[in-house]
Amino acid sequence: MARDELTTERTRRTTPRGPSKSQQAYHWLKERIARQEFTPGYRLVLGAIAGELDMSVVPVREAIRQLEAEGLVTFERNVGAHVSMVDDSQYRFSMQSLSVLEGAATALAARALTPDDIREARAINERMIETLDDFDPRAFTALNQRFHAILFARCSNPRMLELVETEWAKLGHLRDSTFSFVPGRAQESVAEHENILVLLESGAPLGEIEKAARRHRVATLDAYMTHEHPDEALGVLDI
Amino acid sequence: MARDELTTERTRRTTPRGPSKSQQAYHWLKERIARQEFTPGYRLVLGAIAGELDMSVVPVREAIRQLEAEGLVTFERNVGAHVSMVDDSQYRFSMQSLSVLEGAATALAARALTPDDIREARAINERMIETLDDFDPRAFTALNQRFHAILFARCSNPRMLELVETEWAKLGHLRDSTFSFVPGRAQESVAEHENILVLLESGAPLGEIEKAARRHRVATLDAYMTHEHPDEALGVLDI
DNA sequence: GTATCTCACATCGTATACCATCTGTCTCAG
DNA sequence: CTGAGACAGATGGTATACGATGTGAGATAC
Repeated sequence: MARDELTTERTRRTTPRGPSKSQQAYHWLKERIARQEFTPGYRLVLGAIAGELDMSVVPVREAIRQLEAEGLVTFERNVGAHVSMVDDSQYRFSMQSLSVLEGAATALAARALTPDDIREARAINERMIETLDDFDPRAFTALNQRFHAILFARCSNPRMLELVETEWAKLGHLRDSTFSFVPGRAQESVAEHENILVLLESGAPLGEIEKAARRHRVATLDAYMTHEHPDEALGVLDI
Repeated sequence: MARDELTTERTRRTTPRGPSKSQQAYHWLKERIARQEFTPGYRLVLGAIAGELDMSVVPVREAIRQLEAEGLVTFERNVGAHVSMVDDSQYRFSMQSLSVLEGAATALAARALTPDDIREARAINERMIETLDDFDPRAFTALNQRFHAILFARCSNPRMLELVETEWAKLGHLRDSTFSFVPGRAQESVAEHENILVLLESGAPLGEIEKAARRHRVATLDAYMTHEHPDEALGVLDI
């Protein structure tokens, strides 16, 4: 009997087996960084974070190591961790890489898109056009992301999408602010969207589609960078 | 005087300030995985590794978390860490992504390559041709990597190269065995190398160069995959 | 007033200890 | 013989403790 009780104790799950604390800390930090609550340069103090999350520093350290491996956080020995700073040059390199990856991802999705997908994407693009009067960058950007999400959803290569995701995560808050720099860029962008949709609908050669998608991303980069490096070739490979 | 001695004691670095143990463990593990001493599926037991490296498990855990973030290691709660298995489908997706990234990287290096670079690359390629009689996959692969390293060295986008590196690391031991699958593939490969060199020398459009470089990588994939999915489109985007 | 030194404190780095969880083996009922 | 359950050992997960290191404020000499 005492034996049975013991057994019962043993069988019962004392902890409901959620995610490990390391994982909790990882997601918590990543979310904060993505939300810009922790902006680039922000100092991440292990003890403080551990206290906030009600855990010890060990899991927090592990989480920060993971984020470091992803490039979101910089960890300096005996100094501490900071949210990574993205300087202009890194930004350009990442955007150029993104243009290549997103171009390929779009092309790899092209043949799998259904007419419904196209319709949905076009509807979103039209809502983007509506937001152009009385321009709200936040709403515009949200729609923009939905637009591309629809295209990417059919990408036959999930790894390619992971690479895109990781790269965007690195850029952190800059992701959302891309369009605020050059207002005129928004109009251009919706026009390019429509252009891409037409190519997709018409079963254009994958090369054409890849080219258009790549240029679309690079144009964003150009818009952001205009004031800095006006005449440098910012990344349109001549495909 | 006693004061001076104390000061001296204090100033002297008791630990010579090497890399942290976490970093040591990280590099040690990464090296082992790259060398195939830890093959895919190999179980990484924290305690054992800690003992081997003469440290406690905490730094080892951190190292494994970093490797997990890079995709080299899979970590399952309360079960343990394993060197990631790469199945055929993941392999294909990674190789396709690599073809895209390497194509772009080659194109981004094209205009910066000097005649000396081309000469050196060609010399290496000729040594590859020599190894074809009495074929030694190991030597061939080493030369192959040097060949591409020369081209990539001038790539204007370091981030693109990082992405290439990380992706190769994920494939681990498969990196070296690519050519052993289809013997005839080696001849083809050196011919493609020469083709790429000619394009580079002649200042061909970047699109042509990118296309050639991308096809080169995909051909390797085809060679590896032939027996599995003979007629699927394995990744040559129609650029 | 300025530059340098010193010291205290904040923070990181790691080892140790202990609890939770899994896994394989052994037992026993059917 | 078979399968379900229990137990023990192995292993992962986290907290705590303590040593190592960097940083900045204050003191001191010039």
